[in-house]
Amino acid sequence: MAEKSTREVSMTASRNAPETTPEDRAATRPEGRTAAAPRLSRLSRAQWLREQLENAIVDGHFAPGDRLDPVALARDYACSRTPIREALQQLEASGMVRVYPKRGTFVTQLGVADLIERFDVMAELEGMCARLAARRITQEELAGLRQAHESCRDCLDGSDADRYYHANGTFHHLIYAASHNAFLTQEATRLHAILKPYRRLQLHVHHRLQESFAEHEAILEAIERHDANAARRAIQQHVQLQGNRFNDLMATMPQLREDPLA
Amino acid sequence: MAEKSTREVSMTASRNAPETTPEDRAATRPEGRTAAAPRLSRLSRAQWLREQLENAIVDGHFAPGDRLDPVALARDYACSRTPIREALQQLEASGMVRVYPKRGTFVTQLGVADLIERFDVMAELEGMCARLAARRITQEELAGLRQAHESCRDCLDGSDADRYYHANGTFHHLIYAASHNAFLTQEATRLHAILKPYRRLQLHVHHRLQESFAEHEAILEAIERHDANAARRAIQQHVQLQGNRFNDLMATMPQLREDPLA
DNA sequence: TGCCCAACTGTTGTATACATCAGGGCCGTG
DNA sequence: CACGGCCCTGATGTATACAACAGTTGGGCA
Repeated sequence: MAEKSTREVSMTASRNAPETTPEDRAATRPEGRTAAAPRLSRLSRAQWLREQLENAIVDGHFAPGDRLDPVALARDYACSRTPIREALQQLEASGMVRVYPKRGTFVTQLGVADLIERFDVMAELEGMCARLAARRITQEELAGLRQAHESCRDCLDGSDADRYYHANGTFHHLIYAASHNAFLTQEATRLHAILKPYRRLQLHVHHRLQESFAEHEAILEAIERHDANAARRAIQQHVQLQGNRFNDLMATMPQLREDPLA
Repeated sequence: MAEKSTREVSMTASRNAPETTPEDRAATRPEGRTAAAPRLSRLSRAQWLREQLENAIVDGHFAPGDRLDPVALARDYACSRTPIREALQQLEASGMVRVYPKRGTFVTQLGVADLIERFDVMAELEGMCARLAARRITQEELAGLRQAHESCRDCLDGSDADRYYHANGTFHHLIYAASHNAFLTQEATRLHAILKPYRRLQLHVHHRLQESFAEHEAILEAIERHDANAARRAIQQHVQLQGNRFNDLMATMPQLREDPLA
């Protein structure tokens, strides 16, 4: 009954300091034709919580299938259930969690079929990013991408999977940004975040880091040559390989089952 | 004070009194997630409201830029602000509305640059849908697609733009579904919905219906031949044309201004 | 007369109280 | 002894009350 799959979630004391006042950009548009034109945006508690919870999920503090108890979270974040609930609603719309009415909110647990679907879409989106990036990347962005690539190499030497994982995320995100399509960047980032908990599992597969790095090199090279087709194909293959490898991994780990509540 | 740009949203007359028992659950579920039917999930009031509001936005009852007043909506739907707020939070995560803290919630208003970005992504996603559909579509699905195509032809004769618009949506959605990738279908549907209010504007462009229909024919033909590449290229061109045409339209309507917040 | 500051007002954000429902245990019965 | 229904418990969903804040407006001062 009290299985790990529905373990309680508390992460006490890891969160505090609600004093962060993240004021955003001031008005980039001094007059918007109406006095009611929205100007600056301080994000509310609920939105701040959404970011926190999203990071907690992506970083593995909550595993797929975990229940997110609103009262425990309210206790941990020293607020009431209301903003917690709103944050969870938003996360559900992003696909990070799943709300089962009257039964609770759970971190999205994807089955093999779900993951294949998402990796396919991820490959297509990243392919688009790479294609556009090959055409539109600036010198500064290219330099940053090279630097991120070198960071990956550094982590490679020590076989530090976690650090490599982080540098890898930076590398990919820089490609998204280099597409110069903000919406595409946003969507790719969101999907990347959803898949992150699952990608983590395949980190420790033998020699995977080296292979990944080699694939990165091919991608970077194609982008440097501004070869849109090659860049697209290279990154699509890269992502699809991740998906396939994960699929293999799942086949050997039957305890990772499908969504039990579905 | 009460300026046109932030016109109040009450739709009191258009909204019928929802005293219809909220228990009339999934009866009218157009195209929710198809994830293995997770139980008799009678959706909560907030989720029901999300669907209602989403439809209202997509169908043009709320125009981009309109403010969604929680108290008015609560009055119209005979509930408190809480579920309204949760529904709006979800819609924000979907990109349908924009919440400006302490300022109010507004239907997302996209500028020209935003629209170009989204049409580009839409073209890529639909291209993927068509590519997969060409390979995976079943006979039943193909028959349905042909039927939807013929429905488009019918609307064409009478130059009934609104009905054509609806049939067009069905046609595209069937292609999404024929990809047999539920996640891709979901994402494409979501983006399609976001763009719908803008697509509507170009409906009455002269001869656009005929052109659109001809493009549909090329797409259908390619899918019938199971020619994945041709299908992909045809639908990408189709979507990109919509984007370009919309872009042209916007250039002649300067009063459609950008979204004030990046 | 014009500008600046301060209280006001209406809205949004959060907390709390209440209603409703799913799940489980207990009891009665076949 | 097994099965099925009822009540109880605990959680979630909703309503309402309260607090904080953006924009406004009126008054005071230069």
